[in-house]
Amino acid sequence: MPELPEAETIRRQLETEILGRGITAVTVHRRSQVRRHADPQEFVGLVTGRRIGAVGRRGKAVILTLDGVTVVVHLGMTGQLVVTPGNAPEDVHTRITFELDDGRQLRFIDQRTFGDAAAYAETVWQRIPDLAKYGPEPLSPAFNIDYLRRVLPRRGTRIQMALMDQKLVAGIGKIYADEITHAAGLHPERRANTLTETEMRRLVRATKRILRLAIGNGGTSAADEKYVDAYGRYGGFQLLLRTYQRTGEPCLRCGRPIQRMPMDGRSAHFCPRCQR
DNA sequence: AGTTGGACCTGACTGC
DNA sequence: TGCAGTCAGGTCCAAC
Repeated sequence: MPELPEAETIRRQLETEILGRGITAVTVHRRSQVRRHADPQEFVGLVTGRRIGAVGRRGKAVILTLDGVTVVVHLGMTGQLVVTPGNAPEDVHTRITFELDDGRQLRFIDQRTFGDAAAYAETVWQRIPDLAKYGPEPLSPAFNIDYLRRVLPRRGTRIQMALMDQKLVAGIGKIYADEITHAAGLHPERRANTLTETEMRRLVRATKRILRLAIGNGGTSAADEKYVDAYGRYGGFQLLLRTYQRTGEPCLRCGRPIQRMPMDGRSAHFCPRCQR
């Protein structure tokens, strides 16, 4: 499932591959995936004929800045953004096709259809409702201990849930919430407002370290959710996971079996010894 | 304002 | 072999 490291990997690759290219035609194969537009043709009209001036990212969203228009792509659970030759066989889950002026295509593929794309006649991110609601980027200086000192006391929720709250910090989902709490030595059920100064510091450091490491390894392609990058290739961070989907396997720090616990209809993986 | 739980969606897997 | 049930999780929305 694409989270910040997967979105960032895709962003970097798209920047290399399609920056400066013109979009000559757009086809929406499934209207529900441009659901912020009442009519899919509005999306098509806003995007067609424009040039890709920048490829950005905010949280888990990949952002194409065109001349005068911003395209925000949420990958959801199974979303992919893949650059292909124009004549490459089409995946049955292809939802939107962008034809480029060099004959290639940018394809938005999404098996489970939780993802979506939206186009706005606006290039200032702060004015785009989709993006304005996000908390700070975890890898930016704004995500620091002073920030946590300010926001965590108001949060009685579990730290695992707080990490996944996009309004608190942008870009973290299940995989990295599991990995970050383990790296920080924090039990996933710890209430956010009970963290000590030392623990907040550990959390900031663990967050940045894990996300950087995951980006460096091209993101995570888990056993069931096969994330692929803009070239259709798997990531490599699944080989370095320490808790996520490792139930019963030994903690790589202390050897105790990793446990899985239900949490808000989902599950959290953690080491009962290393995480308090 | 913060928190919780349900709904959405599809394919793989499990158990009878 | 067939099929119903369960699980996976990002995001939105309603309700408290």
